[in-house]
Amino acid sequence: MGKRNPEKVASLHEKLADKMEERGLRSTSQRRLVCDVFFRSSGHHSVDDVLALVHRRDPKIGYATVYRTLKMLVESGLAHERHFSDSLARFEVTDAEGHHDHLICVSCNAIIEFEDDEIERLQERLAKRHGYQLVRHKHELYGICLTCRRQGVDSA
Amino acid sequence: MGKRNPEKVASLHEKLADKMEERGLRSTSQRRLVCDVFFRSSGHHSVDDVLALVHRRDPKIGYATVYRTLKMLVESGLAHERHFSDSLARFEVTDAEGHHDHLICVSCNAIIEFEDDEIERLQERLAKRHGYQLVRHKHELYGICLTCRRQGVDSA
DNA sequence: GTCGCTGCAAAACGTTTGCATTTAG
DNA sequence: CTAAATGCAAACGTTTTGCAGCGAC
Repeated sequence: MGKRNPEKVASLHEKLADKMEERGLRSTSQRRLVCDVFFRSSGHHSVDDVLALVHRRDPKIGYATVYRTLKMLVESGLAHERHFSDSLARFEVTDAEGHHDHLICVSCNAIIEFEDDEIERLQERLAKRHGYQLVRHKHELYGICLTCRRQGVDSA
Repeated sequence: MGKRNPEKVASLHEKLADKMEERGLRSTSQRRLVCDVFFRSSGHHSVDDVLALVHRRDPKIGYATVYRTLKMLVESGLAHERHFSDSLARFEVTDAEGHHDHLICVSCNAIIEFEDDEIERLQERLAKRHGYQLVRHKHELYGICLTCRRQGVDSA
């Protein structure tokens, strides 16, 4: 959960303002706060993660508002919703440079993002071969990271 | 949801009997029925799907039994649990020939299973390159199938 | 002033569990 | 006889929703 650089955060707020105007949505203090918290920290956050950060600045904000705001960000294309092996949704800021997939440590939950053009190409080919026009895909690799392996976590 | 051929069904029942004996589990009429229904029809079934089929032969069987039985099949290695884009779990009979991934039509939910050695190889390479020892992966391609495309379903 | 947004609490959803009862071994 | 499995209903964790009041525009 690193921090995103301030220029990028500002640009995300701008992009959001545009999108919200387009869609006729109102800019409330709660939305501004939730989005700011979310934009500032990189990584894959659950609703609870975001709510906890939000509560440090305003403890009165409710669950539902965070859910609704993150959903709005997804609809506006500024966030992606992910479902890894745990049962809850995680959100990440949409990467302007485009799509990526995930390599997840089953032991410590560290997440590495990857992009592999060759795999993407093979996916396209495979879909086409079966008559499918590819819309999106989910590619998650679960493994044990080097650190965990060194600490003697075994794959059982 | 096709049907599986009778010899294969019989062989699944045998394999299950072995596994259950190994684990000291009891063969009840409910378990036999749930497993028989599940083994007979190929495809990716939700708990409700299975329960509906089961109820045609015995309406007294409860939700919990089906959940517990499918879970037992997963633990015994005879079934796999999948989570596609809808929120519920789907189960399929474990394919003796080994692992496969899925190509899913976002319009009609048709599912094609695929296996691509080259993609598998690239995944391994990618994980290794990041210091991960691969344990498992999830690879789902969502697209529009030929039939739906011909019927004018567009990708929007 | 209107209509969208908030916060709360309640409902919904798929899944799991506690428990009294039944049943396999 | 005993321990495991069943069926019910209630609990669970996450997400969504209804609604009265509040606040952006």
